[in-house]
Amino acid sequence: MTTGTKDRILETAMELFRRHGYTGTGMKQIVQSASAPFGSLYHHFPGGKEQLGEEVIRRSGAMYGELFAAVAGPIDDVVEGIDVFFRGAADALVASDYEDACPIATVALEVASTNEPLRIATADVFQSWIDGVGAYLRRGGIEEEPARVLAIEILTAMEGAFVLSRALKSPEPMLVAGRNAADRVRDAL
Amino acid sequence: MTTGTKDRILETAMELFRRHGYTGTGMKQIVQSASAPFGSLYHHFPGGKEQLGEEVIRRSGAMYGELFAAVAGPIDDVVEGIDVFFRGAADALVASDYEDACPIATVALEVASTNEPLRIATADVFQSWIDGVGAYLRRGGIEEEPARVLAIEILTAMEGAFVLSRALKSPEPMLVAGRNAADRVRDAL
DNA sequence: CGGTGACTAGATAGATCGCTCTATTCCCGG
DNA sequence: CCGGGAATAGAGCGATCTATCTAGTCACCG
Repeated sequence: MTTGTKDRILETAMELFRRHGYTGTGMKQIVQSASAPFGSLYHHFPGGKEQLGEEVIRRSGAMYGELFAAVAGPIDDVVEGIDVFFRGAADALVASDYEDACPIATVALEVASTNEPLRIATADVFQSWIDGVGAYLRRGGIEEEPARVLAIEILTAMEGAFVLSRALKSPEPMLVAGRNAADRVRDAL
Repeated sequence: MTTGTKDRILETAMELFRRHGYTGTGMKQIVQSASAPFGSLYHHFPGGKEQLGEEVIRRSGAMYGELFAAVAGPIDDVVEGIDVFFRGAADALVASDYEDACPIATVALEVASTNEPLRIATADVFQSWIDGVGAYLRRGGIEEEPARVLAIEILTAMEGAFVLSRALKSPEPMLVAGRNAADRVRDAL
């Protein structure tokens, strides 16, 4: 039961990758921030930075998926559920000075054309999010195919809002995207 | 004379930054791809990588802004103009195997929390795009404030679609985002 | 008690990073 | 022709990158 160090490395790497990106984060920087010995890094991740990156991507994806389920899930009105989730994202952006954004977007763009295993990991995560949001929308009474397409619209709007809100240091894009998304869900009902 | 070395360096850097990001692109890699001598790089860009990055961001922003004006501008029906622009982006993605995407999105996310001068450059570019798209929408008869908000929605949808389409290697997010954007413009008329 | 594998610990290799330096070539007005 | 600034050319600096290596520590089991 000595998974403490590995978990601490993963948590720290998640945070650093989200803020500084994949190529912008060094292995030494990770172990230093995690207060972990360098040797432990390659003991737990013999596949090196790429293995660490892949585990971070998949773990971040699972966590954010669960966050959506926890926030929107209990809200039966799907329009309100989507609206609340976007508002929460906007609040988190402001509260963290625009660092607390999508955990994999930066990495996804960095590796899309340079590292196929990591690109596939990000694709799997996005697909799982599409499935999760789509399932939530079906619970609200939307048919399967419209729900799938609408889920893509919603995630697309949120990812783009992270880009603009972080660059502009303004919550407006996220709030505008949320209104757009909620309207689209309402129209689909 | 002809195409100067400085221009060639800028063009090459634009391409490499777009595909591999800011931290993922080396100075040696740039001069090698540009077939330029290393010394010329620091002659033309005494401010180093940061100055080069800022010039690339602003130049890319201007070029993409002009591209929008060239593609959508001649189309008087703003709904069709927006639709055509998204379809063009989807075609470009497929034709380039998902490399020909937003020229500054990757860099914008990378530097948002790490390099304030570059973050400001990306913010200026996004603001200029909001202004450009907003002006186009006003030409279609939409009032100033709704046009501004709608422009944010459109750009947000497009940026998010670049993220998902590149990761999933599918044009669907871009096509779905385009339909969403066109619908929103139609509703605003 | 001795052994065994998991884990910690960090020095270090080899490559690459951004950048500086000097030397050379080119262009052009005087 | 020549003088001189602009531009080209690339060797090389210190720092840092990812990854490997050996050595030491620890818990647990026969």
